Amino acid sequence: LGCSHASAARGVMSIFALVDCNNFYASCERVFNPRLEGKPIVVLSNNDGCVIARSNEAKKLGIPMGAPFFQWEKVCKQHKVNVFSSNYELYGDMSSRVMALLTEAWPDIEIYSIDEAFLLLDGCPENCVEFSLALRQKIKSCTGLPVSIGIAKTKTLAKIANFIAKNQTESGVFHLNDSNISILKTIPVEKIWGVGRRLAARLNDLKIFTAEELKNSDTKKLRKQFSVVMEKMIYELRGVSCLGLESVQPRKQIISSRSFGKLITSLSELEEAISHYAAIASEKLRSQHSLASGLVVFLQTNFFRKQDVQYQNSVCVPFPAATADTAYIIHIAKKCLQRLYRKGFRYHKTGIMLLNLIPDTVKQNDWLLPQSSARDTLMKTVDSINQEYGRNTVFYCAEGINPTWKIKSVFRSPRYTTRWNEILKVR
DNA sequence: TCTGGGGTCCTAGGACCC
DNA sequence: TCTGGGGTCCTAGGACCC
Repeated sequence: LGCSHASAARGVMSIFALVDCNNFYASCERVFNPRLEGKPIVVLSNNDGCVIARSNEAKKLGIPMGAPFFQWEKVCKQHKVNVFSSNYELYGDMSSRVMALLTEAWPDIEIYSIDEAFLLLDGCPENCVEFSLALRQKIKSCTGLPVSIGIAKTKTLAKIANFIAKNQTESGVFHLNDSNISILKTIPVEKIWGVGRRLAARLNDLKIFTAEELKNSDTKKLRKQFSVVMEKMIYELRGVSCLGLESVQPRKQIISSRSFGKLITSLSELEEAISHYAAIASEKLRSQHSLASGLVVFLQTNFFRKQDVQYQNSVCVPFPAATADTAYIIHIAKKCLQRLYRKGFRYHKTGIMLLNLIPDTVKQNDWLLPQSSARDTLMKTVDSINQEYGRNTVFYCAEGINPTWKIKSVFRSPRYTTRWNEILKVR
């Protein structure tokens, strides 16, 4: 199962706490505008498209997460809901403040998302409930943000404990332990961390409806029917920790994309957009000290508009050498876009994905001309790729490339990031 | 008319190699 | 008529998360 983190390996019980900010984006807006206390708030996605955060008051109005805003605009007006466009800089800043307080209070921490962190409370000298109550108080007084804290033996249970803390307690802290574990009866499977719509439906088909029922299911049988992920989940529900704290790793891919506020038909506007996204992506790349080995650019029409002719396509290009050079990345991204562009469509979204990121310690001059007889084959391969995809975008080829592979495989393969020095410059 | 953006992990099955 | 076997690598696609 790979339950290899220290406590599990030693067979020692762990205590996890999940700290989660309540209605994070909505709460951030409220911090800077206290007159919103007790009033309904929603925060909208890019272009004010969807509802991505709701205060409790807004939830009570029945506004669902992810709902298209235009469908709820009337209801919002009617109930004087305070509507905000998203302000990610603000939320990011508030997040860092919360995480700094948490780290200061307890260094054994995994920052799981913008508004959540796991603490591994093993060895906490205090009673962990009291510790959590004090922590919650401190975060509230220092940042103004309300948080809930769930405590349990595993991460999965801590998630459930957090759900209970948020919805069923006054204190905002809940310790799920042996004495109250029967509460799992009241938790439907779709509330479990890792169970989405599809898995929930399949579990229900097997007459498994609650967390308790899943916990009592046969691990071997369900592993066969689902996967190892499901098996771990069951053990986690039983209090056997299979998921430890994870340290911060650099991203394995970086995406920058946006849907446009209006439909776009001209190539020049698209180029402008992709240049911008490419710049954002390469900045992110440099900030984590990585180089990208290649990129994907994609382009699509609005698939909600059934009346429009649809088109979506993407193109992958490996770089001759891993790079974080903004100008170069923009240049390639534009070339890709030109290749994707077809006249006559109304475009809705474009974006760029940087792939197979490697640490920027790799020497970029480690390029060799092939010495072997494979050189001719390589040249032919590259020529055929260039012919197919356009001479300006693909100049290089890696050792071992099979000419029958699609170009995507050339750099999506982790092999070419771990064996980077073997990549050969052929032109 | 208007419908977000950014991530990760797992598996089946094909391709390939010896 | 008979047509190896074991292993690795790789991809597409599915599923999930916030």
